[in-house]
Amino acid sequence: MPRYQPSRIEPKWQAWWEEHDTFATPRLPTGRKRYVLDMFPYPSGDGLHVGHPEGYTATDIVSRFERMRGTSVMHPMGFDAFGLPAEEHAIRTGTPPRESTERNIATFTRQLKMLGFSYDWNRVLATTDPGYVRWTQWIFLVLFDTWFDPVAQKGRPIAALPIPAAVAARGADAVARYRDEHRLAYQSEAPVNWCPALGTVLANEEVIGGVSERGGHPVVRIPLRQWMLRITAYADRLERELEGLDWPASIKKLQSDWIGRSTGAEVDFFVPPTAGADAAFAAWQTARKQTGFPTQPGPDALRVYTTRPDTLYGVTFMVVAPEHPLVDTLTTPAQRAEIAAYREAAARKSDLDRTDLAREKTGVFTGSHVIHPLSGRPVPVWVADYVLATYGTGAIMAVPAHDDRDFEFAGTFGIDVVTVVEPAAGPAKPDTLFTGDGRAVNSGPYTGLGTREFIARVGGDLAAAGLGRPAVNYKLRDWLFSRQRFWGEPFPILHELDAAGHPTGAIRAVPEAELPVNLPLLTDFKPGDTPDPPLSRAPADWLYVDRDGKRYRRETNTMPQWAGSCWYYLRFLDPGNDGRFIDPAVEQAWMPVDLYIGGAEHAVLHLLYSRFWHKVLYDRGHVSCPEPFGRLVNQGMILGEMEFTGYRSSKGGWVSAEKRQEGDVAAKIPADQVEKQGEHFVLRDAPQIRVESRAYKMSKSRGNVVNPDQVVRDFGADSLRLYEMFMGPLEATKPWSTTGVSGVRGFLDRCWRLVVDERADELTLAPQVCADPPTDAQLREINRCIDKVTRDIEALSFNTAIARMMEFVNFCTPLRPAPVSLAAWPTVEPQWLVDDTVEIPVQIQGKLRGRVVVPAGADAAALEAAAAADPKIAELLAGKRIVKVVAVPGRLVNFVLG
RNA sequence: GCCGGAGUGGCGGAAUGGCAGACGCGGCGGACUCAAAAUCCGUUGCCCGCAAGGGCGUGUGGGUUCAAGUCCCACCUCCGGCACCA
Repeated sequence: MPRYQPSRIEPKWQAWWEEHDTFATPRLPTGRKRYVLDMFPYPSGDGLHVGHPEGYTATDIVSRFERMRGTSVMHPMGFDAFGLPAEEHAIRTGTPPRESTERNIATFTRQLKMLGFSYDWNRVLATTDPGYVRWTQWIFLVLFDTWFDPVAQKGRPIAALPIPAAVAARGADAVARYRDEHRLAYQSEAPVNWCPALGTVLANEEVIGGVSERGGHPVVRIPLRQWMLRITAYADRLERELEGLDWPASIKKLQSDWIGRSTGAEVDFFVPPTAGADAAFAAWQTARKQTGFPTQPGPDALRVYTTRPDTLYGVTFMVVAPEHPLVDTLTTPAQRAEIAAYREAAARKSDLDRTDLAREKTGVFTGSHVIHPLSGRPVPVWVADYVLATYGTGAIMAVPAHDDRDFEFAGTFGIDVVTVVEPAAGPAKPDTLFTGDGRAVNSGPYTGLGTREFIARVGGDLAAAGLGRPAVNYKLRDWLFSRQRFWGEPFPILHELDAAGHPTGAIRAVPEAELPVNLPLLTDFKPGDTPDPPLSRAPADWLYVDRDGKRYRRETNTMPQWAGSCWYYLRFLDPGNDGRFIDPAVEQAWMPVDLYIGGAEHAVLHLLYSRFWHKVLYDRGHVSCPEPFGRLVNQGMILGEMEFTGYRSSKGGWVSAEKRQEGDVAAKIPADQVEKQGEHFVLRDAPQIRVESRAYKMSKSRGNVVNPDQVVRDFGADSLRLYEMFMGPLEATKPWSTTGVSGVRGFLDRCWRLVVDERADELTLAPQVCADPPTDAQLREINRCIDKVTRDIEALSFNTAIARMMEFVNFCTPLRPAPVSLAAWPTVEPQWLVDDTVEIPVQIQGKLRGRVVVPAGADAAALEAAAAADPKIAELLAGKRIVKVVAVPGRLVNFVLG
């Protein structure tokens, strides 16, 4: 075995590790622990992508490094195996999703083992395992059994929910309904995108311009009973507790923006009767002063939310969302037809269309006015879809002078613009937009106040008058948790049926002992004519159950893919436990995750959902820490190889890239036919023609996907791993380069030849390997290398650690190598980190003019003297006036001349 | 539009405010070889110069500093994300 042959070495050791269970982790750590976790993959049919091993190699290095230093390391791997692609494959081919999923998991497992990661494979799990689904369903039941106590700011058992006397008086059914309304898992009618032609419900992203992305069929929004999770109850904690996490600042900000906390006020505008408005308004004001601000507005009030109550005197119209419950009341007979048409059109649009594409503001006047609570003046009410029914109160007071959306709307429909805030710089021009803070004008008793002062003052006044109150709102919505799909976790919920087989509205949880509720065997995965989920076509013996003399139908929605990934990091710690989802002693010993590495695409959803579930489990006493992931790192994307693209016109000639037009054809150009000219690359044979140079995201359609199996075949797994770590910083986006892989392969070859005689037929040590004691220079080199590599691994700076090892091998090549040990991480002997002498650069006027060698500990005065004594420096300084000398020990000397 | 991140040789990249370009790829020259591959050695930011040497240089323009890739201000380009949240 003369040469370095990874195809022989790697499988041998992988088999040895497997046989000896080398990376098995004990149930409980001994001494210092580290939980080092990868974001587990979705096992797609395409197998592993080169992007996967990037993060996995980083965590593997950290895991092995920590083990070598005696740390107890938890480093598991598993599969996020529910999901749409398997189901779509099933619809196309008739193969049951479980079958294709298992095949894909087998491929992923083979590839992961081929790459030599040090996972404890005894802990492997898939979210689709019945033994895992059982506990996902169990956690759902914890959510179902929990309500959020706003006073304690925590989740508590539903049995502890105080029942108002009025509800209790109406009997057991009313109490049950009251509880159901307060659970963290609750049902609600939510609009979905239903595409009759495709026979399926679509996600917002799958609907473009009112038609389906696939096929271009019409999509309608219909209300459907959905399961929701009350994540909004935790919005405040999810935002506040981000602070203590060691996460990239950008990810924290992304989550914080997603949660989108905003503070302001709710204000009621009076909805007057058709006759006698003035008297009714006066009576309303008097009544409000006594009753205060009601929790829910009655039909006599239009409630709005605003962050700028200081602009109340600038209100010139109101806008309510098309779905607002007061629309019918407010619409006058003359406007009825127009409003109805507008609402119908709005219903046809998806959320995405209403926000994304509808740039031009649209709306319809209802014909009615409401009464301004402070000025008593009538204000016209419009319906427009730029106001969202799902945020705030679904209605706004529009202040065109100080809000750009309202300004745009007022411009479109010719509504007055009334300035009530002036910038500090002085009076603004009339009919202009100013959204900053300033000084109030035209605002009755508040005129002259600064924005912040105004907001504080009017908030108190409104509350005292029963016309408003301070309010907090979040962009975060409750989590729509059900899918009309087959390949997901069934809900452990039963719906009570009456004698005629219709749901009574009563629901009950499947008892814990009966979990898991497994998916029924279906043969037909095709969608039907109605938005009923596939499970509604399950055999009757699955679908219907009898309990306590009553008949029930199972819930037929399934959970979304996010469910399984919300808690897998907990199950890894105790994967075989049949009695509980995790043993508390094990949880306390290993949690939280110390290092979590994965793609930034999960910045918001997965990481927010997991934190939410974890906090609920924490509140209910099932886990011991409030946050699951201590340190988070996002690995960057790996792009395809750099490409040069030229353009040809339809007539066939080349077109310079900056002049290209639609219809010109792109052509890939080999690297040896281009050269750099100034800022750009040009064709070598036609330098006036610019070409584009760029690396693209890997994609099948582009044909630039790199297959890890092929790379391992050509270069070996260690070369692949080493290359991915050497490419650049872990967190950076970087292009693939096959010659780069062969470069690190060359490094491994060189390492091999350092110790192995490549000319021998059998494996023998190279002749230069001997037992002579190392020289001081060698000790200095090896200690410095160890020191730098240790510090770089701790900082996840793998590219520089590898560069330092390459330097070490370059140093060693003519010499004998230092012994290599796999047993323990080598320690640094500090005496070898310092030199006897150092070379110090000497500058004159900040420009490098020479170098002097001085003793390592030389102080500033000695440095200056040595520099001045240098013949070349002395010559340059001769006859000059030295104004100042900067001498930094160990760094440099700089002479500043007059 | 808003919010992030990044702009350094032909390419990927390195550099606690202190010698810009470590390390690798690619290129060029050489050794070995009949030859090639592999390997090894040297060289490689740009410009001027026979050389010694000098000048320029981290997206652009300004600033702070003895000293700026690094700090501050303004701008340009690319990448990613969000997008009427009142």
